[in-house]
Amino acid sequence: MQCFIHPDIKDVTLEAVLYALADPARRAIVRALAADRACEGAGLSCHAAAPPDLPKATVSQHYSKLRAAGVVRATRKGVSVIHTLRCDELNAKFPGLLPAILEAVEA
Amino acid sequence: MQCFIHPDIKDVTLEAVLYALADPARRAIVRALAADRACEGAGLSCHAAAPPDLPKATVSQHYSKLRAAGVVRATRKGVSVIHTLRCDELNAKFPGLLPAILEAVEA
DNA sequence: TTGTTTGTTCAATTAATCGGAACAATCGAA
DNA sequence: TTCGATTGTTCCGATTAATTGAACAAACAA
Repeated sequence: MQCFIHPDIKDVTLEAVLYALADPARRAIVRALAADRACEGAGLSCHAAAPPDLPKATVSQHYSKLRAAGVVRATRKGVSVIHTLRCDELNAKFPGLLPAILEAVEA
Repeated sequence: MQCFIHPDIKDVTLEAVLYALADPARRAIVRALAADRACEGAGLSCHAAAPPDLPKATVSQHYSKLRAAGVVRATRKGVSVIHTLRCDELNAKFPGLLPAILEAVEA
């Protein structure tokens, strides 16, 4: 099994989080994960949270950046990789940032 | 005189704002402009708000992106170009976003 | 073992960024 | 007006990053 590497919250930088969330595809993923969380979901597979029509290699790279930035956490569940938002940790480290971005009305 | 083009606040996108603020040099500029504003300053010249040691061409490009994203406004004052943060407009359109980023502790 | 599903990694193309050099705008002084 | 100094901008080549098809890997069921 391949282990996913997640940064400790103390090593998460505003830099990386903003870069990660600046991309519309990654923001769509994060929005889907936030919605899932609000519905008491237990996380979503890569495909489930990603915008359709994106090549899977691209989707995979986006998740990779989100994990490296400390925005999401991944665990393997069978053949799928389940991602969850690191919501509480992020909100403790960067108060108000995630809500401000998620609640913003996109163009 | 060269006129600077600034998007109407209604055309400012989260996309562009996040891309603009994802860069550390541009964030440093925005922090300097926010500090100037807090001290009732009337704006800062390009060089005054930019981190030192950056080539002026690079600094100019950063300001260009900040203007295009709708984050700052520019007016020429003699030989200088004075920039100010579009603070109130941004906060009305994306509530809490700018404060969350400005108040975040950088790595 | 074989086939299916879900993601990752590799490698090549494409796009964006950086920064030196030349150019432009403004102003003060001769 | 003309020259020089100051402050930014634009151009363009070089470096760097993002995208994605194709091959590979991991888990599971039959």
